[in-house]
Amino acid sequence: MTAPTKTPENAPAERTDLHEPVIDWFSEHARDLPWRRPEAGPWGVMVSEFMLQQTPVSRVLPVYEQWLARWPRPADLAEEAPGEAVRAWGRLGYPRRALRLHGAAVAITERHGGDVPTAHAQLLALPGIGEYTAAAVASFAYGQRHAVLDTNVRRVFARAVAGVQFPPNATTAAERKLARTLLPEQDDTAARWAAASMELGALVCTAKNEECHRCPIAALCAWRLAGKPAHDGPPRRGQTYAGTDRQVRGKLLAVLRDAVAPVPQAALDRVWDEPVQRARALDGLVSDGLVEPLAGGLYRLPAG
DNA sequence: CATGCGTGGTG
DNA sequence: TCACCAAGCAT
Repeated sequence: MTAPTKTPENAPAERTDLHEPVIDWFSEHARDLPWRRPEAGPWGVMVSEFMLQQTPVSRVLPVYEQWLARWPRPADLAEEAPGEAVRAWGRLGYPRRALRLHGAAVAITERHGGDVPTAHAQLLALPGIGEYTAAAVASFAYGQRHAVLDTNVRRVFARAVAGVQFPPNATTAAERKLARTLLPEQDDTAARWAAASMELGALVCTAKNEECHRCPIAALCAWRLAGKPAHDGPPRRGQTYAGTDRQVRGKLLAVLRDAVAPVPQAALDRVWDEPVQRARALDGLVSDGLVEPLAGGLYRLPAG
């Protein structure tokens, strides 16, 4: 019996007490989501992670089902025009994700024989996959041991361990270190822990209206024990939308998504009356590769 | 490291 | 009503 090594900033023993209650809670309360079913496979997990970046589960569900039915393997998506991915993305938002998912499917087909890679570094090298998504796919699809630090997990850790209401705006080195410290030793337990702590943040330890009475670690939660002090420090950056280029881009792209044939400039001009901003938004879509300009002032979703 | 990037539900 | 929120990434 060798006790785990401890450094001064390392975990007190009770931190590992979080694992069992959270994992047991997860076993009881986990949502039955399609990408958690065995038949989803690594590709299903990866598609879901792209769609879930900044988008709620309820809106992802129907698009996910259609996507997997149409493109059951990466190679199926890879041989499509990228514009078809953008069209199928529908109104999920942040349509550059659709382009990146298509690009990732192409890269998987070319570099990995059509199979979603298992190595974190190879996942990270794919377009649209950052630190979080690489860890999530490696953990959820392949059962590997990674710190999976999304906004839910960060909030759970901020409250339960750090004793504050919200995590910092940007992920800090201290958060990463804490997440690694809290990771169970066994691969399968670590993967279970990652999913469980995320689900706890999504269902119980939510940003607003948290439900501590349903929380399996309420008795250990540093934030609750401290009397749930309000967030101090600068307010978290709010998203502005009305009147921004993002809104204009959304309107322009909606026209192109719904069009079967190339669309004349005049049809796009109708979605926004301010010409300078409208032109800037359209230029941005073109430079992002979301829109393809054709001769004669026609526009369409990218063909290739 | 701060910004830009969609969309729709909700209190 | 409208600000806030929802499994981030790239630059």
